[in-house]
Amino acid sequence: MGAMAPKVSTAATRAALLEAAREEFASYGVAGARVDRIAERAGVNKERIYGHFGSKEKLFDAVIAEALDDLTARIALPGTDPVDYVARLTDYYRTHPDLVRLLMWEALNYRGQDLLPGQEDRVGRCARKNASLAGGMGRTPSAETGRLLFTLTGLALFPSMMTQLARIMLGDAADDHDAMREQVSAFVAAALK
Amino acid sequence: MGAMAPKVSTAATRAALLEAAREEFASYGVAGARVDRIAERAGVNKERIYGHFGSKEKLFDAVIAEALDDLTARIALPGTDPVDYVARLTDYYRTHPDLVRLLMWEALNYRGQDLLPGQEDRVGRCARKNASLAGGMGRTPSAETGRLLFTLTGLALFPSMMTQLARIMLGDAADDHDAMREQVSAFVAAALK
DNA sequence: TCCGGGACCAACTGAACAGTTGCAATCCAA
DNA sequence: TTGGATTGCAACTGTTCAGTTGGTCCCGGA
Repeated sequence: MGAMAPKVSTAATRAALLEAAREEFASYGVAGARVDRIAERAGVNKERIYGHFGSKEKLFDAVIAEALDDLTARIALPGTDPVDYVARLTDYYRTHPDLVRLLMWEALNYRGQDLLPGQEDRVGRCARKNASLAGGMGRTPSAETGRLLFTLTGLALFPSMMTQLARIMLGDAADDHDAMREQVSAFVAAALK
Repeated sequence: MGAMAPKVSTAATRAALLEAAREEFASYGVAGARVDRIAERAGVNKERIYGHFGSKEKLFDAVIAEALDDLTARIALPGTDPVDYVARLTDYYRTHPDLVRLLMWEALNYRGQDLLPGQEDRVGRCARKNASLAGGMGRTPSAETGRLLFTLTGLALFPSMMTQLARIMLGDAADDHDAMREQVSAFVAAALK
């Protein structure tokens, strides 16, 4: 029983909603996002959001999941060169400000101490990164290498998270992304020497 | 003409509103915050918010300004020991999660390229920190020392911003704040050697 | 003692919003 | 071809929310 083959347009509608939702959530967050605006941007009726995703919050979760899949698909593991890893990650975040904002909204939204269900895949991904980083440095994965991975992630993410602070601290020099990336890379290289 | 001496309770009402608003905004952000809830928490009529601050957004600005004043009053300048500065800053942020969340909401809220009016004091504060850091290292303030200051700020802030990511990456080891602070300090020390 | 003005508040208002409903069009399996 | 199920939609609903209004109370000055 049941529909084996869904409508052709179903997938397209869903994808259009996800894309429109990504923009809307990145701009305004969960509380500030407007369901009507998402539907309008997607050129789709509002009710379809509830048909496909159930609620505004679940749509947000779907957007986050998709963005994270994209990130892991596009960024290689730390591997043998942590310095290069930070540089690549820095560039990726800088060129994907929507993703950065989504991560921030998410961090603010789910502030609980415990992990949400369905995040096991993220734990696994991070464990793999940790293993890759440790292996590249000729060490075994540990809390210490984990903290290093966390620190490197922070160094790459922070400039894209706090662009306003960068402008306040650096003035027009905040626009010199190359200089920032090089200086951060040099910082990491010196620290790991 | 004009009230020379405002009512005694006026200042108390205002302070109660600011404190209630700080909690509410830290929890829910500007869009998610509820004016009625702030008034209730403060034990004050909602209308007083508009009498004192004019609007929800302006109340948010007042909360931010107060929190930043508090931060600069309590944290000494980088001075001669950048490593110690990062450690102190890390502790301050970790023990003031509301401030960290406010900074994040603010960063997400004002995403414009240009500085908002009335942020000249922040620019001045950062310039002073930059001068202090550069002086402590026997150098003159420059874009390079500014970027270093920015990086150090990031290292201190990031663990308190992304506690959920820390939990995902580190598991229970995320609770070991001392280890994190020490490892970050060592990282900075090695980088600046 | 009376007056003017500011602090304060309960109740109100109009708009915005998340989510729903009832129905038409479409598709696929038999 | 037909029938059951699914996509899609316009209009609707009940609620929630930021901001307002009209009035009372209290204080300090004359």
